[in-house]
Amino acid sequence: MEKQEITPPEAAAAIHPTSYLFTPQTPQMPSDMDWATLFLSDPEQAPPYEIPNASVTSVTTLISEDQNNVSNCVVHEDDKKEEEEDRNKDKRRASRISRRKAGPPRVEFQTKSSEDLLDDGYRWRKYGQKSVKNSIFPRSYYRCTHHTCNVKKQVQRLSKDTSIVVTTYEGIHNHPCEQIMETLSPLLKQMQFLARF
DNA sequence: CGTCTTTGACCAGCGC
DNA sequence: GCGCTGGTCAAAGACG
Repeated sequence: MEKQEITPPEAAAAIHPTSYLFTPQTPQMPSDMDWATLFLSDPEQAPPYEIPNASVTSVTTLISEDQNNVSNCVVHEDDKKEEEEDRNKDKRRASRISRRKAGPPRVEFQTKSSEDLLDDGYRWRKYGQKSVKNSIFPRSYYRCTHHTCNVKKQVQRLSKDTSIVVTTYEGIHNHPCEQIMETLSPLLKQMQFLARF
C-alpha cells in the first residue's frame, strides 16, 4: 500500500498524475469544474485551485498495491501514532486495511475549515455516523442524492488538528453538478428562446 | 408531504 | 466462537 501526498506544487506531476496541492493563494476554481474533474485532469495543464468556503491544504490520491487500481486504503496521522504505540494492534489494523478490495477511485481532501460539510456543488444525504478509534470526532458517511449516482464521501475532523477536515470521496459522479445546472439553466432558456428566430 | 438527519442495530472481516 | 472495528441499514423524528 502506498499513500502519495504532494507538498510543493511543482512536484505534483512528478509523482502521480492525479495528485495536487491546493493553497489559499491559488486562483478561484472555475465554476464549471467539480472536484472529481479536478483530480482527474492533467496537473501540468491545470493550475491549483481554491475551493470556496475552505482552504484545501492537501489532496491525496489513495493507491493500492495493484497499480491499475486507485483504491480505498486510508492511513491517517492518528493511525501512524497508533503504529508506534502498539505493534500488535497495528498488525490487526493493517490487515483490516489490506482486506479492502480495490474499488472505485478514492481521493482524500484535507481542508482547513470550521464547517465539517464543504459545499462542493453536489447534494449529499447523510446515511451514517460512527465514532472512530483514536479520534474524538465522529466520522460521517454521505451518499450523492442523485438516483443514478453512487458516489460516497466520508467526512472527519482531525483530532490532532481540529481546524482540518478530512473529506474522502469514493467514486466519480455520472451526472453534472447541480449548482452548475442551476447557474446555466437561465442561459439555456435564453438560448432556446433566441433559437426560435 | 417530501426530504433529510439522527442513531442504534446489524453485518463482515480479521486476529486471538 | 468471541471481541474489535469500520461501514451500512432503516426506523423515527425534525424541518421547511
